[in-house]
Amino acid sequence: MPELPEVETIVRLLRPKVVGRTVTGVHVEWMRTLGGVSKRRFRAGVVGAEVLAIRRRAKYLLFDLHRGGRARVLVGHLRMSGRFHVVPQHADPEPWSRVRLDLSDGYALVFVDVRKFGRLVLAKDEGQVLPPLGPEPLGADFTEEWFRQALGQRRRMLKPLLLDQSFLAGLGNIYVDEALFQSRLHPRRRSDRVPAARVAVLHAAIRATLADAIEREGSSFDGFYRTPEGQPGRYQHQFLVYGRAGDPCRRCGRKITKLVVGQRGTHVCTRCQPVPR
DNA sequence: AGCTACTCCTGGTAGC
DNA sequence: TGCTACCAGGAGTAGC
Repeated sequence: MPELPEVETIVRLLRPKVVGRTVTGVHVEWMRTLGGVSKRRFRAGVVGAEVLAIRRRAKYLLFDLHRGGRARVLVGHLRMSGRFHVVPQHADPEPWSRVRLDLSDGYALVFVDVRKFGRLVLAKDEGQVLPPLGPEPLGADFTEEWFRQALGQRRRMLKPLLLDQSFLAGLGNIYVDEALFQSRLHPRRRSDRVPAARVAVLHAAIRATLADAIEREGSSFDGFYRTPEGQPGRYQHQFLVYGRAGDPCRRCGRKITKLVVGQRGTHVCTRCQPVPR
């Protein structure tokens, strides 16, 4: 599923195809994708606007728009199955297309989303749309010291806490499982019971995992995530635990176990990540 | 505060 | 073979 590395990859690859173009028309095929904004308001805010920049915050894509001295932002979230494609306007329609923006260079930016959970919301500024978000794990705010204190102030299981976007923004199911395995921490371990030395390992593992995954353009394994080029990512070949239930642990050889933690499918090596208490 | 359950969706697949 | 039932999951929300 698209997490921080996938969204970052998409943003980087969209920029040269979209920034500097003007939106010449819109087609909305699934209203709920607009997140409560009416088709009329969406069209009025977007058509004629130039895309000045594309940014990422957590798992959100932010398209900065500008028209007639007025700034707007399109806030996109891919959720489970969203994708952005850039295709010639007269190409065959994309299957599962939900919203299409025609661009001034003859191409179209298409928001494709099989499961319809994704959103593309128009707002005056992103503060109106974005929920409270924790620090960026690859940013300067995410220091080891902040992390140690923040974990100590909570008494939650590590996995649900790391998935909580208001605590730390950008991790999802895959990269949490990978980072916890690398740190030899069980996902059910209580956040305030992780020794400082192990917090340092987890902090480094989170950053290294995300950076490595960005370098490999994210993870693809079920046909959902593709880059705007239509290419799969390559980080799935690096998975140590995710999706490897029944396969041998690459560290110790024991079979990887799948369990449910906080309603999420979770992959662990029970020897490398001993169950707490 | 933190947990669980439910909702939104559909394609893929396990099971019969 | 063909059908049905269930599952995956990010995040918002409600209830305990």
